[in-house]
Amino acid sequence: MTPTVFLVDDDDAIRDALSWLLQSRDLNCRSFASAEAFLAQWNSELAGCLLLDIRMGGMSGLELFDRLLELGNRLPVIFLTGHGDVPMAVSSLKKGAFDFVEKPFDDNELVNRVLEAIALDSRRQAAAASSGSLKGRLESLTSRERQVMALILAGKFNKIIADELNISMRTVEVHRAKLFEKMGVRTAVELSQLMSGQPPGP
Amino acid sequence: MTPTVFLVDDDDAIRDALSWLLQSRDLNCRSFASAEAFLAQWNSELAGCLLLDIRMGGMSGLELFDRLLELGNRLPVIFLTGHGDVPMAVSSLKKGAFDFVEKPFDDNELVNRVLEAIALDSRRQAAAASSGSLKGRLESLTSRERQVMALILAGKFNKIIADELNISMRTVEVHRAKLFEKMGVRTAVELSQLMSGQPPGP
DNA sequence: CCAAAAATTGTGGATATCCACAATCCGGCC
DNA sequence: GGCCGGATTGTGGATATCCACAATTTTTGG
Repeated sequence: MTPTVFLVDDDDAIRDALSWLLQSRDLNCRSFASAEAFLAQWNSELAGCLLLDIRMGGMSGLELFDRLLELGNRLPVIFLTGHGDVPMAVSSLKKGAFDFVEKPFDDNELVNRVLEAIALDSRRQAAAASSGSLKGRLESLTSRERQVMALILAGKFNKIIADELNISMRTVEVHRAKLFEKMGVRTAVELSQLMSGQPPGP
Repeated sequence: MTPTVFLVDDDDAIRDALSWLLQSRDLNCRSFASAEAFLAQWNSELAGCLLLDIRMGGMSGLELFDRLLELGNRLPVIFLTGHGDVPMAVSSLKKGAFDFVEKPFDDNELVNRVLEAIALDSRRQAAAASSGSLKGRLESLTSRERQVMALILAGKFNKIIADELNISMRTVEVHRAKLFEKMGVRTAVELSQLMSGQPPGP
């Protein structure tokens, strides 16, 4: 999905100016006049980032943020704020907000932060895709294969694994081969690297 | 070293009250009336956390924070602030500050954050000690051993490694054995786990 | 130049891993 | 009951890893 800047602000003038700015920088932009309007369109597959005004009529920016967290939102959130409130800023950052920008803001500064937020979203997307693929493979393993895998990853020899599980070495070999096939690896080191998220190397 | 709360505030009343509070909770506390006084005592081995007032005569809390970062400070820093300033809070958090507490604060709330900061410092200490030990071992490796290690971690067989390095398989075995000895592992999987920071397993 | 470290290689033998081919048993499902 | 997937095991043979014992060559530092 093409990254989009989702802009939520009940001030028409701000919304129009920001839309214009973002589009002049070749960024996709969709704007919403209320938190409720955005929430009605929200889904977990959105890509890009969210520019969110804190103070609005109806549902506030902070309330929307909390609701999105509950729903499992993954868009980076940049808050637009006109009045400082340190505990709220600290608290939101700790909850995972990406940034705070105070009005009035510098155009270039804002666009840079938006670009950074979009780049972060892309990186998270790629990591999630990779993780999902790994997850599917792990789910395909039988109970016995999982046991054998844990012991392999502990660096144990087949003979030791056989002793610990009270089975023959031949059986360990069978599970091991099946496990490697399902995980798409050829050696125990590849499996270890795969499980720890490291690149396979040269 | 015993964890200590380092308190830096030019307001005598605040400093005395905080000292009393922290000591009533069995926390070691050392207070300083100025940023300069703390800086003169600072060293990189301090353990605990730093409670730092933002606004002070002479060097400000923020200036001290930046200076400490330059010096490689590792103490978690909790800022005490009497007046909100969101961009400054956001910026400091992104630079690695641990938290912000606005005056007047709740005693229990403050102590909890101090305890959390001290616990974080302890965890970081343990991780640094472990990392240093690994670093020393890595530094003991010869150039050839390093090359062989990279190829082992890539999951390659000795025969392939020999081909790539234009040496005999016997030589690969020698380097491999020496490498495992220096790194304190018995198998390639153990080495892989060690290098990726994973626990060795059951 | 000399000593030590690093790199390299070989032989023979042992252990570890891998697998084609084959087979049996058990539990769950239709 | 029959079928299927999972678990288990064996045989024989091949490849991979490990290393004691031994030796030579190259590089580095004093």
